[in-house]
Amino acid sequence: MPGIRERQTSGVGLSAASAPRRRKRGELSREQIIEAALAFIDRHGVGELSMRRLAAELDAGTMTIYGYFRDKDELLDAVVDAISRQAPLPKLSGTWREQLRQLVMRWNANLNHHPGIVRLRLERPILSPGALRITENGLRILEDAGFTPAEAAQAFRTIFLYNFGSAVFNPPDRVPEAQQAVRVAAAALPPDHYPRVLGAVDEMAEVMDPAMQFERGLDLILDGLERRLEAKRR
Amino acid sequence: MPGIRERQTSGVGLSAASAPRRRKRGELSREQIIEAALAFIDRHGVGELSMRRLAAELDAGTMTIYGYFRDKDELLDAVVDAISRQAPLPKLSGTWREQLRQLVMRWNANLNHHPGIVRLRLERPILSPGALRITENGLRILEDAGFTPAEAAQAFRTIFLYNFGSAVFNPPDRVPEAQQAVRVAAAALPPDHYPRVLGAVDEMAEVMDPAMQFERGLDLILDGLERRLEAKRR
DNA sequence: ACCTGAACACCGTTCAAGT
DNA sequence: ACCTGAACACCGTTCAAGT
Repeated sequence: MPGIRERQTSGVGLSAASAPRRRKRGELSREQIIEAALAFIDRHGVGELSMRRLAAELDAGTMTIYGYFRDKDELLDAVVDAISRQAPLPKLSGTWREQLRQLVMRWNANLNHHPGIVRLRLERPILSPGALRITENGLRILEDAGFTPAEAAQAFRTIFLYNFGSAVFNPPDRVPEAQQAVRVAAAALPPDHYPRVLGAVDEMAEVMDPAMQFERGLDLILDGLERRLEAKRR
Repeated sequence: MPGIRERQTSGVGLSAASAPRRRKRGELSREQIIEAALAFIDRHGVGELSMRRLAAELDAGTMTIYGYFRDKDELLDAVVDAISRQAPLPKLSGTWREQLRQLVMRWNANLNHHPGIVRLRLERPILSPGALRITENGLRILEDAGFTPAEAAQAFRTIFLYNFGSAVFNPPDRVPEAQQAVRVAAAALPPDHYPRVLGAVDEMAEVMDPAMQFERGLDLILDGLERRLEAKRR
């Protein structure tokens, strides 16, 4: 396991107050801890975060964090919520299709801005007010376009799952490795039984790059919605 | 952390040979270890699996496993590959749409048959021969329908991401909890700013159930493909 | 009140030794 | 050869004590 070998010698201490050696009281807050956790994750990756290391980063005793969060899960929930809240809603304009496209593209870019963080919250549904702002706008666009609330909820959930699936399985870093893995896997295949895979190795590799894939897949889903609207009108 | 409190007292020992106390040599194999890991995961959940516990289950010393797998990652890779290999390919019949539908529905059912296991393999792409059998068939159906190899690869990747997104974020157990979480989150929302969410709480809750959601979302993507084929013909 | 060291019950993995 | 106990460097969290 490679990574940080900087023993908790010095203690980095964010942009916090100038506490002399050991902080006294009220020096910390949930916000400060969340901010430190986000900074740590962006710097070292999500797998390296531990309560002990985070506390050391804050120049505090490990158990101090437990005064602000019940356990590590609660802390991670708060971190993910903070990210959703950070996402600015784009100004939406144009047809329903253009508006939905803008909303989802921005959402996806925001998820990819913190690689790996979405893997923290696979277990429980993501339903913080910050995340639901995006849902609210998605439902509005779809209902205004002519879909019923039930159809809108179903379509938005499909887009949600595609979006989060992309963020989880298509991390924006390490694209070359993923593309190389496709070529290696193809080369190891018994040639007779995989003609289409072997005939489309380059295309499969290209599509491992989220910059190439996400928008095009979204357009496919939007085409499906378009078709349904046309069927409604007819 | 709740879970298994059965100290490594007795050691269960699969359908293995009748080694007396301590096994001598060649008694174990990669296959036996994978089988034991799968059985353990299905029984206790994926979060409870540790090298120490798995070894105890096999009535072996912890380090014995390291004679067969370089580390835990390599073991988990092998477990996920074993599942892909288990998935029987359905006999495909009907139109391209019906065939693709059958293929993907079976694939999704297979993923959901081992809840949580797909979370083990988020990091590296899933490209074992077992998994690529499904890709091969998907590409064949799409190309026979009239799509180019590039279009087929792109469409199949979209379906892949939707499918794995569903398996990761929509686990088939604990549906009632997820639906309850939707209602709780909605109830906590400031009412003025979330009119569409609050007007569609039941619809949003329903769509948290993969049995309701997956097939309908797949149909939406298939509608998108249908629309593109029509545009090609025109 | 607010903070924290020591301790408990775990991890994965290296190493050197057992048979 | 094949297996494994002891040890190392970690975890999250409980508890009882420090100021």
